[in-house]
Amino acid sequence: MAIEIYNTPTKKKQIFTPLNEGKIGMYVCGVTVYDMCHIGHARSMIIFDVIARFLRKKGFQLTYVRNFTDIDDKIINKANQEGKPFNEISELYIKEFYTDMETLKVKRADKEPKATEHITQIIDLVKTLIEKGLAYESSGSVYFDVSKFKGYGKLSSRKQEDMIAGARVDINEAKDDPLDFALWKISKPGEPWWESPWSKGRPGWHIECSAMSTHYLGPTLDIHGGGRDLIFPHHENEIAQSEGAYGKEFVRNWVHNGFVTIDNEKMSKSLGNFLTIRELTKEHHPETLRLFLLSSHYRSPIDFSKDAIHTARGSLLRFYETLDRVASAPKTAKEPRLKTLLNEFDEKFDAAMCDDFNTAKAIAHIHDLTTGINRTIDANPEIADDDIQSLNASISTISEILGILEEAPKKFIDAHKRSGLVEIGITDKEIKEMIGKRLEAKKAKDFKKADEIRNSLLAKGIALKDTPSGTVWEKV
RNA sequence: GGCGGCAUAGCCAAGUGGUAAGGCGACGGUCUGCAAAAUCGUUAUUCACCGGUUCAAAUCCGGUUGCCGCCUCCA
Repeated sequence: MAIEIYNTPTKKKQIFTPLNEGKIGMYVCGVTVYDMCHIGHARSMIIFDVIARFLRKKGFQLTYVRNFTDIDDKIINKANQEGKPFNEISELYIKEFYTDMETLKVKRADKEPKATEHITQIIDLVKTLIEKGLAYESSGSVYFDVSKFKGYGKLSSRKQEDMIAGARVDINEAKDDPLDFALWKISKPGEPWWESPWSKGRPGWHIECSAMSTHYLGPTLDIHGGGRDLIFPHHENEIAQSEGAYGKEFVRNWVHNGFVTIDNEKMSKSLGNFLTIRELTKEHHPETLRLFLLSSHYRSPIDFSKDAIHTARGSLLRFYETLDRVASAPKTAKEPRLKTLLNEFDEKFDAAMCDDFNTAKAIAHIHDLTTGINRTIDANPEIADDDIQSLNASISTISEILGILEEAPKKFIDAHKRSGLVEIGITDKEIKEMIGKRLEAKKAKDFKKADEIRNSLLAKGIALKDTPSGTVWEKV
């Protein structure tokens, strides 16, 4: 099935065809490493992780490049505040980034270039832009002359006149025009610097992405991604730089993800609702976070709340419980009973992913599959070996693409049960004893006592379930 | 002030021309000592509002209202 992807400048879904058949070059704007990553970063990283996984699964030879901005005003500020060299800050947060990504099961990109390691390419690109008359040097800094690039604004659907009318751009005397942006910044005393033809200085923010993407993927990228907020000015400026320098279409398909809000408010440090990945992964299973973030379409905004995460956890548990039912079903059926269901699922799941990476729809199909399996087992618990194999194949596709359902069902269910027992102030052993006492009461037909025991546990957040194979408990 | 996006049930959320996916919640049935889980059924004659195009509109066009984002660092 053909893959359709929404393209930001055309505002339409279009059939995706890479420049070179079978090969895809994808560049995603990574993070500026000056602080811990938050749930918004998690969303972006997970979405592009899923896109990369899916494209590979579809058989494309993908080269995925995701950069680190490791030199920047914010990094310098932080370094000054803490009295440390800037690279100590950037290195620390790169390390923390990797820790978080590993927890979230976000795979590494093929190339993860850092701006500071590509100063040569950056300087070459700036030189080219000056030679072409698209950039000018002023007081040791170099600026891109926006008026010389006719396509400026095509990504973000803005006209240059409108932007000037906006007049909320800062006034910098070195610039010819407020819309012009820095390619190279002369360094102030005490700031880090690199030698260049213009000054001891450092690259502007936008230039690194143009320089590094071309270095690793060539002048035309099949896919370029990042958060919505990067559309303007960052990506608009990248287009100006790259198309200005190389005269070729820079990006065939722009992909931008929506924001995460918290209880319907934008995340910000001043509001104090800044949720770091580190805090979240302490409390929630990574698959719960992934499922939550993937349960809305990537372009839509998504609101983080206790309720929403609770729902995601419930869904995940439902999936695992069904898988566990299948695993513990007698393998005595002669004929496969899940085949049609699974074939249908495989097709629909693929179709959903091909449709602009519609993970929300894909997850709905997992729910349908779960219902179908439960229904089949309810009617008759026997399962054929063939069914197990087909199901495993479908589940491993889900795992490979979405990065969920990778755990052994029993293990996941048990871990879920045990999580939070400490806070409740009860041990596994104590619960088992209570269950034993209740069983005795039940045998003696003392249902009043049995119910008392069950209710007292429920009050603590432990629910009991009587199953054919005995009583089990779980955390509410 | 400029530009852009969004508005689907109690809540979350798919659906971009062919007659409203999925989840949570709620209610009723099966199962159970009773529950829980699972399952079955019910839960939007209707997609913010007003016009228009069309045989046909949640989907396209125009307008109104509301919310959000970007224009300064930002996933």
